[in-house]
Amino acid sequence: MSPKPDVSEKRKKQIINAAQKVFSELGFHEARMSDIAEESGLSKGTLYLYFESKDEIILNLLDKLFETELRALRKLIDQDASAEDRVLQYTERVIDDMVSMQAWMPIAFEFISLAFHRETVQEVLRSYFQEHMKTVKAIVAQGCQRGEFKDIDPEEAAIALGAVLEGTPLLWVYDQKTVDIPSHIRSGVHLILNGLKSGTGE
Amino acid sequence: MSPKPDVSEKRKKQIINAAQKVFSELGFHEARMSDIAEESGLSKGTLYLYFESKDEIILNLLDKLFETELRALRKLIDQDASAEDRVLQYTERVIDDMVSMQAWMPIAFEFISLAFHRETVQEVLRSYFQEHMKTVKAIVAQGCQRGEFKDIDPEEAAIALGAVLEGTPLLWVYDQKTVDIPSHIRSGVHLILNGLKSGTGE
DNA sequence: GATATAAGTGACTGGCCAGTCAGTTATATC
DNA sequence: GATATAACTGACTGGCCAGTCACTTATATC
Repeated sequence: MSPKPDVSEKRKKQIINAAQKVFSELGFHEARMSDIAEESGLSKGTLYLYFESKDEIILNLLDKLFETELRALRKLIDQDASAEDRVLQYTERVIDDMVSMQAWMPIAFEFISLAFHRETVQEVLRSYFQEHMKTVKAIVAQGCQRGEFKDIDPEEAAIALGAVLEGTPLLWVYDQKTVDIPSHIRSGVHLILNGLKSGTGE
Repeated sequence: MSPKPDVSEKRKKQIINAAQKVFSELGFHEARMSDIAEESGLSKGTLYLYFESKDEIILNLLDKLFETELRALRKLIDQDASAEDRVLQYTERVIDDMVSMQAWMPIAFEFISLAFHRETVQEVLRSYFQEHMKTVKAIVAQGCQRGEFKDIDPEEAAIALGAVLEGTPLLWVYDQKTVDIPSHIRSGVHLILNGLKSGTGE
């Protein structure tokens, strides 16, 4: 029976969106609460009505970032395409994510370096990684069973694929002119898939 | 004819070493100049006799970090082993570096996220990347010429290898229990090498 | 239009810390 | 041991900013 409609969900989104923009432009430390306030069209005091601290905003952003990414990847296991095709589909999903989140890149890497110093952040990254691993391992294991791939530890293959998927954007940070995330992820994954198909298991 | 011997080189090293330890424990923002002073056994004022600012210390550290790594990698091109062997040798060098610099990991990733916001840092990363690329591209190109590898763009192959070499430590940050940097780099590189040798170009 | 209360505000404060500098100590040279 | 000067010190300051709170505004309900 409150005399006003609840706007808290709306405000939270509003603040997180502003924070996303400000953080990716300035980084976490350079970004000021007043910047987020301005960007969101609210006052600094109002930010504190919806979030306890700057840290809480960061953590919320992290959740949102990985939640979006994981949701997109969760619908892949039970198709009955070949293992190779499914790896390629998975790859395209990841590429799509990365392209649409190019603006998030600075934030993503900032989180990674935060992970060394904050248990909570470490946790989020680990569960993200493990969900990836679970998916890819399952696909590779199936490929091995069906004789599509040579007999290799699926975990090793999944880590190699993960390294290409995550390592290519990292190289892009090193040199944005030379590295093109989509095409270089594709060629890297192709090489690994070739490696998985050919020869004998060492 | 100075009445005292010049200790500035010694002091600079002393300070950089202390900074390395402090930064990797606390990260750049949490680390205080007073922490570095204490760790180095000098006073805060003395730090400013040898470095203009905290930033200058960070930049010096960055230089030292990549300089060490690059020096180890510069002696590889003119051997006449097979391209595959040379890639494997190169891989082992990188692994050695990474193992001996495990403690630097947090700093390395902190630099990477700094790169988005500081031109100078970006520069250092780019030249590091390009030196890597030059070496690996040359090896791959030679392998292609000799018919050891299938005909593929050496740049693509070099980026794929770089992605595995840099991406594996990144996954290690995500989940230090699951990922073992040396063995997973090795298996990733093997997969790519297999991919390079087998089949036809696509 | 009176009341109640949710929503919002922004000047202010308390703590922190990079960087300074007036003063101290150490030692080479005579 | 007197002098000169390089090396060093650490209490202090000025600026910055996360977070606060006394106050204002908006609006639902009667």
